[in-house]
Amino acid sequence: MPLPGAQAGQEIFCISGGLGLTDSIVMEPLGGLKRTCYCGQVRPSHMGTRITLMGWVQRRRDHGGLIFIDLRDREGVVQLVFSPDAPAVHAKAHDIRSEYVLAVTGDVRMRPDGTQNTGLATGLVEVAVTELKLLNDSAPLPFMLEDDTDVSEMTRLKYRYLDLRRPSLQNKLVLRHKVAMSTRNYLSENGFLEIETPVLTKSTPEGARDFLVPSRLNPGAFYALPQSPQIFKQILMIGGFDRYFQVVRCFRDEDLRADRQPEFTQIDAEMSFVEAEDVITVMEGLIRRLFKDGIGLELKTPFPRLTYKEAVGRFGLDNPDVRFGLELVDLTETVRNCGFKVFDDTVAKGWPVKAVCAKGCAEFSRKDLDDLTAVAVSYGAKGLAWVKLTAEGWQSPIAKFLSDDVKAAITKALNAATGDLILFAADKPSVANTVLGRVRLNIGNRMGLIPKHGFNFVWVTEFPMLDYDETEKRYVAVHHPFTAPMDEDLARLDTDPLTVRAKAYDLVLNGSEIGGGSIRIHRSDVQSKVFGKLGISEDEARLRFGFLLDALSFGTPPHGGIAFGLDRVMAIMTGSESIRDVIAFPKTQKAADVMSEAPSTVDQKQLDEISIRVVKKKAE
RNA sequence: GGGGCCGUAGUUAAGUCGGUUAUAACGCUGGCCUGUCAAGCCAGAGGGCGCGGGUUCGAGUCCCGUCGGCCCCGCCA
Repeated sequence: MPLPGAQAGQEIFCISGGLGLTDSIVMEPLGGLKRTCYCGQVRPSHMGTRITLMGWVQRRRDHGGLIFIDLRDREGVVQLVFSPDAPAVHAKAHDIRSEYVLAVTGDVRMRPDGTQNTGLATGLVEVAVTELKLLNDSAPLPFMLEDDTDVSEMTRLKYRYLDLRRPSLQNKLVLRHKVAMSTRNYLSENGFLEIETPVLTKSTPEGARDFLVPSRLNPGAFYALPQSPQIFKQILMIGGFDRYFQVVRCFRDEDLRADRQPEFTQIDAEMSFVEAEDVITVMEGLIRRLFKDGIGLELKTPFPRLTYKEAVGRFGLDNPDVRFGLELVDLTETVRNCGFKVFDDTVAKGWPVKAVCAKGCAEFSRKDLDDLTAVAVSYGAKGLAWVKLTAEGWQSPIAKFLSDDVKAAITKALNAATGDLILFAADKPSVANTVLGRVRLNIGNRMGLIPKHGFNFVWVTEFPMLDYDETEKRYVAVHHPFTAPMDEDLARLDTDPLTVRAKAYDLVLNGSEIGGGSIRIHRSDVQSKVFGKLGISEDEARLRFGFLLDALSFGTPPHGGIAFGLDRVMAIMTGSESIRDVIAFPKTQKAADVMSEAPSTVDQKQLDEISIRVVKKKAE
């Protein structure tokens, strides 16, 4: 069959046990030849020695006389030189093309003065080739394998094996390996045991949609792929293992984002006989170690902390980006009874009026303000009130509704000055905070307030335990149903459940949540009660979590843990826009693998075996 | 479920108000060339515009549908 990328008129056919491409060049077996070092590792210290390299042709520069070939392997690139003085290898080199696979033996020598390449780690030396074996040829490439490629991501994913040869992607995966190794080393040194948990597990009602796996031996019954090993790691604590960890794949059948894939990797850990502080301390050590071993960076610990209330109050979001200011200010009291109907109505409902003061942004154009309004609306705001503080005073659609006293009070509360832009949100707390939080990020990006380099960690603690789901008309767990309430709030679980804080903590890096965990409920009576609050009946609880409730009744130690999203950590550590760049074989937004073309239909025979019938969706 | 952006040679893009034979760069093929490293110079091949309808004398250009990619809301911790 024609290979991908082959062009009409130059079709290349892949014949089993294939012969050479052309008459003049023949593929050869390895024939016992051994590599002596990686291409990227050749240095002046090798001068005068004869080495053997194996790799791919990055580029050929044929001067008719001299031929230069850049040979690449995973460690880097080195320049090979073919001189007409050695006619046999020189002739072979003439027919070499990009991405041919070569084995070469040659002598390392210093490059002549004036021809050194300082942009290359191997740029002081070159290899004068004495023997060349063509191990394989290559069809013409669908795209150029260069780091600064602007090839569409779809093409890159279709030919992922080529994309993976690019040094930038290779380096990211090498770094990912280092971080995974450091995780294992650090946690092992600290008494954690790596224990595997099942991939075929029981579906649970809470949380994300499960990926289901039909059971052939039990027709009509299904396993679920784990959303996380949560229950199993708790069971391991009950089983007496005390400290557990795993670098583990998790599955959630939800829509994708730049930082979300349907299968992703967690660094998952759990400890017994600990409180939140103990988990946080050990995990700060882990993060320190990962950044030290990974990119040689010494992080300062302990990381700063914010309570959930502070985070949302000051930054609008529970994953605050604390790399810049532009904090939210609560103006509820400042505008109480101010006479502006929108504000008065909001305050009357017990909702907040909040604002951010964007320093020096009074120059924003109509379009800038429209963009910000669109951001606000997309997060549920009805609009976005703004004020430009100009030399002439308030320039604003709402200026006429506010007295000079109120204007002065607002300006003072925000510490605003001429040249500033004020943006308001008046809504229920969740909307007001989210909207201003997102507007804040937008302005931060727009104005270049966010430092490009650096890693800014913050723990967010004291999350609320429960949230009320308006569509389902019931309480839902903010973290998960096994999270313990704070001891001093426990009593309010019956009287005022939304005010109960959980022993939960998230680690936020540069405004991204990279990990989260909690101290778990270790008493079956408390767990039963929480299930009750979540609207899970006793029958349902027994059906879905009976084994956990049973286990909790047999001497469960206090325990808690955390899970980090390895993909997100790696994306931020490597400065990648998307976690797809730190995953060897990622999926598209439709959860497809465009290289292997998964998912796919299967034979009727396979369906029959597992008692599955496919129902075509009716066209509406 | 919803909103936005995007599909034109192998790749990345240009293509005006619908109008002759759809441009360019890189890559590819052939030739020349002994110090290049995005090598250089000369010549050449290569697409009918994601797919399917429609409007029109005439459709990359307009309309409808559909498939796919990216970002986001919902969803998800």
